[in-house]
Amino acid sequence: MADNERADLGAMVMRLGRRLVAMEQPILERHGVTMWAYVVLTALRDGPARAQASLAAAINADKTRLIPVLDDLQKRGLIEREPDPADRRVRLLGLTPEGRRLQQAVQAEIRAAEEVMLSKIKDQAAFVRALGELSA
Amino acid sequence: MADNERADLGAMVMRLGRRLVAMEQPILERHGVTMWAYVVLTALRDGPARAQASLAAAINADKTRLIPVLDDLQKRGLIEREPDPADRRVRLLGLTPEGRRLQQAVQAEIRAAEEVMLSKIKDQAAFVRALGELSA
DNA sequence: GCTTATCATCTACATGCGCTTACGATTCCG
DNA sequence: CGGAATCGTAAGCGCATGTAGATGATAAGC
Repeated sequence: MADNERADLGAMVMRLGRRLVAMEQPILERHGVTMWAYVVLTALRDGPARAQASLAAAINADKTRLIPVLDDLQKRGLIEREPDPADRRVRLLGLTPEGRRLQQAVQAEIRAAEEVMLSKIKDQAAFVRALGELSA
Repeated sequence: MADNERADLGAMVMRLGRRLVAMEQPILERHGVTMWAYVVLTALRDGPARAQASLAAAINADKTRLIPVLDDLQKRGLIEREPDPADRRVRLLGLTPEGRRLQQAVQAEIRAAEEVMLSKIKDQAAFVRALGELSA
């Protein structure tokens, strides 16, 4: 297929996205976390505790939709939620050791599955780097 | 960032997907077509006329959701819909010259915007090829 | 000190979509 | 020939999500 005959990037990216979701879903279920929960744990993995509003913006989530996800993670001891002493309107979120462990376990399995998928192509590192640049 | 510190493929692909949709939306609006309409026109661009059920499967759409999209495209003279003489249960869909023209005009603009986006990376052809292989 | 704004939370509405069921017309199969 | 299946279409249910508005607590600004 000539270059001008390839599919739209959008079409290819959407198909790949669906495939990745299908790949991740069993891993997430095995660990008992939803996709949103995993996204939250991953976002909280690095850096210091952060506010709910800041987290919602970072992961492109509606803040009102985040409330029950955070409630559940907190209840399961995976995150902690504390008022910011500097501004008691704000709740600061951080991972507990258990939350960090779970996030790392899930991510390790996702990585392994990604490696299998990526093994279909050559120059995997270049592809991933380019994907990172385009999605930054 | 080391390899084991990169974001999940899923996260990067979802972000790229949102970016591509945001890029395409104004182009589609300018031409007065919805995303689904454009997907249909593109799917019908090549090959002979095809059945509605076959089209729905090809573009990953619910066949009952496709009815109004096809109704509108037909009404606007962009596709034609005719009973298959070999099996009158089936309606065969094809592009009209006008539909083909519109699809090509939209796709040309999308391609141009994609080129701008891709210009951020090196080895663009390799990236697109790899993306094609992973999403096939 | 009072007004405005922000944070988190709750509730509700609207939209899109996956899925299911049902129907009439038509075809297939035993 | 009759029953089962398919196609396209219509209608509806349920879920997910974006969005808006309201609330109490708290903070900022004049």
